[in-house]
Amino acid sequence: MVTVDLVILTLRAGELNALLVERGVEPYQGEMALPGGFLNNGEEDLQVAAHRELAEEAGLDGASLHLEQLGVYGTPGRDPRGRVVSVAYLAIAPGLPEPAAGTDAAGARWQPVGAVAAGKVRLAFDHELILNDGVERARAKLEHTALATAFCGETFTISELQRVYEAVWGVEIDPRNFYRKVQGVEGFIVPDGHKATRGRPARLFRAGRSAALHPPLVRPEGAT
Amino acid sequence: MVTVDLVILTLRAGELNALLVERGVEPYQGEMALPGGFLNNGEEDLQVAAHRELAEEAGLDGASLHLEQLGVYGTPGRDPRGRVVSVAYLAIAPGLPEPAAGTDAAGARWQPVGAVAAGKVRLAFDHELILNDGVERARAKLEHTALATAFCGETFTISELQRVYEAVWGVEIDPRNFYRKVQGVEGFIVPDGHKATRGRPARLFRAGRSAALHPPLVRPEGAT
DNA sequence: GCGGCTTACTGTCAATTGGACAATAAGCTA
DNA sequence: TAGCTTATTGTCCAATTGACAGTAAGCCGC
Repeated sequence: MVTVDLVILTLRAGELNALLVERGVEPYQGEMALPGGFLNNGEEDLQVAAHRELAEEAGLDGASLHLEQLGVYGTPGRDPRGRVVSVAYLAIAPGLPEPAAGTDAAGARWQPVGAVAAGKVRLAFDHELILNDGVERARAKLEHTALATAFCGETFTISELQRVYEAVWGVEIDPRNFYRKVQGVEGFIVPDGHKATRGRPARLFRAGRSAALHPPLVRPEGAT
Repeated sequence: MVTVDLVILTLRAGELNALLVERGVEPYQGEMALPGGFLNNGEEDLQVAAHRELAEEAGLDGASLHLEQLGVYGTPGRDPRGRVVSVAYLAIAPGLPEPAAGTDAAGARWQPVGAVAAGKVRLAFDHELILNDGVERARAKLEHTALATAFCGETFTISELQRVYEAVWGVEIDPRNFYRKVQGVEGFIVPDGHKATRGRPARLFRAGRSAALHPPLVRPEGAT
């Protein structure tokens, strides 16, 4: 018995959010949980299954967003139905305004991860643990990979990128130093036009060629 | 069908080595593979299973060494016997002189990972991929965690610690700068006596309280 | 069309860090 | 006691970082 569960993170109103669904069946009926489900019988690749759940349960097109394996959770007793091993995936989505409604995925809601961490929202199974692991993974990877760009659209301004770091790390960053540092990292972002906003128009960028950041953007010591 | 496979790394003669076993049964009989095996039927915790395999197949006492989950490998066709999902674990052992013989684990041999990467040693299943993932994980974690101390014994000198970094990263490091930097990281290592060697006696250290390194020891750009 | 508002971007400076390298220390051995 | 070996402490300069000031470029309201 193998399931695939998804930690899907995005930025909404400057806050880090995760996609949660309300369970329609027992066990834990009516409670919030990570989207996910059982492997299709037989020969389904894990990554493919994660993409399928992403589409079915979250209504998201997996092809365009970041998806990586997070880990396996197999503690006996974690699922009252018996021995269930869950493979967790971490997905990063650009800030979509729609509350992920529509298709199959009614009952899917973005929730601030801060509310879950503070105990305001309880999750079924060991999904709280999995969600925390996913958030911590994202925090760590922001330091030395270009993961932050996955939170943004195709193009983005440096301010938008900065808001990603601030939301995920839970810190404030000086915009001027951030600007300098980000542009100093070879292959992180490349210019791509301009954009009108309130105030002076901002330069637009796309994700560059490098997946790894040299030098890394080191997280301040007290970060969440 | 769930198996647990182990990437066990250690330092031998200044080189990064992995523990490999010769398979005694089909498939891939006679070829080298990572130590591992099927989950005990029913209710065995994954981490417990990893410890069990560590003792059975490698003759190593799991309690004392670093063990962390590496990932899941579930591509259809990776095992000719059918659908087998493998949970990989990464273990780090201090440099043991014994070639891991003795008990159950005959046919277990330390092999330089460089020989595997160079194609001189071929591995069964997708174990070459898993081994590479394990080595890359170790390389990354050396930067911002105290993982390097897991390669050393209870106490160690700074030179020994340096040799860990050099072997895993495949670079040369200036001893004087390394000395300074390592001691500047709060809680990384704490003094613990002295040790006579050839040349001037070295100070001994133990692993400190911190698991995370602030500031990190950044890997040079061209590292392996 | 001109202040004032907002956001974007460019500079500057002192303090810290980092890499290259020289010098000294402390044991052992012959 | 000289010489070898490894450990540890310093020094110097270049590069980086963090704190902060100043300028630029749109839009809005009048």
